[in-house]
Amino acid sequence: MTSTPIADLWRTLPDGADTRPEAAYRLLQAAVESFAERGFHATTTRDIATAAGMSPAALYIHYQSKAGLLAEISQAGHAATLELVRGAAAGEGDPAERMRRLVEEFTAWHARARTVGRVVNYELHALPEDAYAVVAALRLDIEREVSALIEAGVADGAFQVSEVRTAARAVTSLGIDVSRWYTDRSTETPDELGRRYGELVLRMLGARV
Amino acid sequence: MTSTPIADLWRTLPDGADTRPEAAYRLLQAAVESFAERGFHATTTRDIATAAGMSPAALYIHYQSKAGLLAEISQAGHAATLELVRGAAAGEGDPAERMRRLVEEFTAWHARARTVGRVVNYELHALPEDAYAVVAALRLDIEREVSALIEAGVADGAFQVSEVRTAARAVTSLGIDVSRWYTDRSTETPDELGRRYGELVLRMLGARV
DNA sequence: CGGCTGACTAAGCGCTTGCTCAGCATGGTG
DNA sequence: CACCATGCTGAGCAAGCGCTTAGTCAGCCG
Repeated sequence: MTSTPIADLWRTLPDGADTRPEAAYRLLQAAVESFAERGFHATTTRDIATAAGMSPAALYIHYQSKAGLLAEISQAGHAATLELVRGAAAGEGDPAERMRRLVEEFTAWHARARTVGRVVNYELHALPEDAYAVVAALRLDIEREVSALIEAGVADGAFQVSEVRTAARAVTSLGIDVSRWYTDRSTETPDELGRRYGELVLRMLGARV
Repeated sequence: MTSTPIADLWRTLPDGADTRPEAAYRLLQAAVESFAERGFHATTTRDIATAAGMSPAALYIHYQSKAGLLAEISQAGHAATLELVRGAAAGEGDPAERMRRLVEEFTAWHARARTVGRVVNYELHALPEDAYAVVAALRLDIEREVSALIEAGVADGAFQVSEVRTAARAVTSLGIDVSRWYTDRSTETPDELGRRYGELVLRMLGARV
């Protein structure tokens, strides 16, 4: 297991204190691993509980349902991604520099945390309706953040883009799809891949590099 | 339903004559629709059979299993995609022209046939091992075709690319991900999207456009 | 006409699923 | 010591799963 453990996502949440019992972390970690590998519907509560070292019944002490586990993973994953994007978009430098950093970090995250990334991006359809609404709003925010940065680049002449929304789609799309194809056996490190994608995206947006 | 019917994929297969009973087409169409919307594991044989207008038992007269249906969809979808890519890569014009056409068609296909595209790209893990092997070989061929075209463009000075494999990944990645996010409500037509993505990819590859 | 075939259905089998519940061990508190 | 809250387990329930079986029926052939 070389991908980043899911726990890092939760322990650094803005909630503050780390009040979650350790067993709940193990369940989350096991659920992410299994949802990413087999998909939500092919994963059984017995799979998750066994991987977390307990009986199926114990799962229901910490989470109200299998879908509840998915909802928590999905919301935390999206929140972390949005935070990453916001940080890069509001960082220092001109729009081109910020876009480069955004793509580098966005890409590297989707490579490094590809198991979480798969759940976040490809198991949306299994979310209960209320959890889906929360997550959909976060996704919209991410897209808007990228669009705004492209517009800033167009405004100051750094980028040449005819359709901002299409370009924004392409930028996020490239990063998201990394979580689908990136594996342990990939020869590029997440950071290398990020740097190369940063380069490609800047050229795509018409920046002179 | 504005996406292209699955049947078109099969009726134009190189097998020649159209010998498949009409009921088998209805089952394929229903399976694609349901696999794309809910995923393979969340789809029941009752879903498929009902949508095709028959009882669950009738499914097993035409296909040996639910996974057999998936295998046929996946193999035909991959074969069609490879054919599309080969056609564009071996077409007329210099490497840049051919790459533009390849991206235009690849992208438009993933928008237009997004239901098939979702099954083809996101349900691989549910394939039986032998069917997976066939499909994995087709995917490798697609990637190789794109890489070869990029290399040709680099050789004749049209493209400036430091890592051909990474660039090829990015090109196919952009197209594949279209099947994830494109919907009926998208404002761009598949052809428009294809043209815009063709533009973006040429710039990404360092072509002067 | 009788006999046969191929597409189909009603019923249901054996099994797995998500989830529940009664009960048990542990450790802190009075 | 008794008491209870907490975290967990073994057993198992109701529902739903993929798939099978026995049998129906329309249409074709001699």
